[in-house]
Amino acid sequence: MKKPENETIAAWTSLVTANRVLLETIEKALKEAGLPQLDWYDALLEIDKADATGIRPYELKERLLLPQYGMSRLLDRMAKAGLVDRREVEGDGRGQIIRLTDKGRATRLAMWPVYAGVLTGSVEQKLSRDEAAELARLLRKLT
Amino acid sequence: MKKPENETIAAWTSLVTANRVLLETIEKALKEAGLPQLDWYDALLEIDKADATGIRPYELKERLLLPQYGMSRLLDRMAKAGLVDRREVEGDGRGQIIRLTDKGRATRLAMWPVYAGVLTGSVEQKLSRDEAAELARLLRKLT
DNA sequence: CTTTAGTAGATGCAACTGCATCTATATCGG
DNA sequence: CCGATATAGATGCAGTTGCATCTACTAAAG
Repeated sequence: MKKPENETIAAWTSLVTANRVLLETIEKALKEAGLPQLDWYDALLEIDKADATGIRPYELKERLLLPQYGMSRLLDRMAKAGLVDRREVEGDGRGQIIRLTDKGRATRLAMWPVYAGVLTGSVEQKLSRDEAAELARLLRKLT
Repeated sequence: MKKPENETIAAWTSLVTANRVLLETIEKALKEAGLPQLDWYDALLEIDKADATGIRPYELKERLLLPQYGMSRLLDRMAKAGLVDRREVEGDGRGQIIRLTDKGRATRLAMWPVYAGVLTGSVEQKLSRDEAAELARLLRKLT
């Protein structure tokens, strides 16, 4: 393996730092508002998007980049909190279909303004629209 | 709080995804090489940088963006693994000074090629040097 | 000097994660 | 149809994190 360029290292370390700082800010805001953590939001959103048909945990875990056991347990907790509904799927006795409950939908809606507020405050104060677009473009090239 | 622009959301989601994917790749490579996780590397590096004088845990936690209890326990583990050395500091009976052991230095050196290899492979294959520099610049504006 | 407030670091407890493995059902090759 | 293999999801265990609190020492104010 060859030595990375300085630009590479700078990009990586600033990526890690930016991620941590923003994440922490968002989590803090959600917690102060008495709302669940960010990973719940992501899950609620994905489930909501698929709500006509419901969604299977194995699809969800791919979209959320979670390991299988992580998804399984996240759904446990969300179900216990009454935000999602697990039901059997006909045609595959192993699987289940996840749907939002009304409470799940309401929770997602309550989380959004908090989440969005932090994003607006943290990103739009610091980057122009074009810069944000360029940032997104470069980051997507990485993945 | 106003609604975020699409560019903002795109920047944020791609940031999260890029971070997760790269992190996972690095962790996997380190694990396969039988080496400690990335947060140990960061700590080893910071301690090494300060090795003329040693460094105090409270300084370290700020540089690494770790909570106080997280730092305390990370040092516990690293000390138990024989990578760092905690000694009393004269002039402040509450504190301690952290230094690398030889094994700590050696471990950091062993981790670097693995870490660097992933970075090179993941970043330099995908972004030009200028793009990486631009990415770093934009990310730093965020923080 | 003594009280009070502040700072450095540790720790008990509950929740969460990673790893390996397990169960149950599905599918595929003969 | 039968056995082998693959897929969906759950779970026991050990290690890690977050939160709140605690101890010990230091600094500051009367």
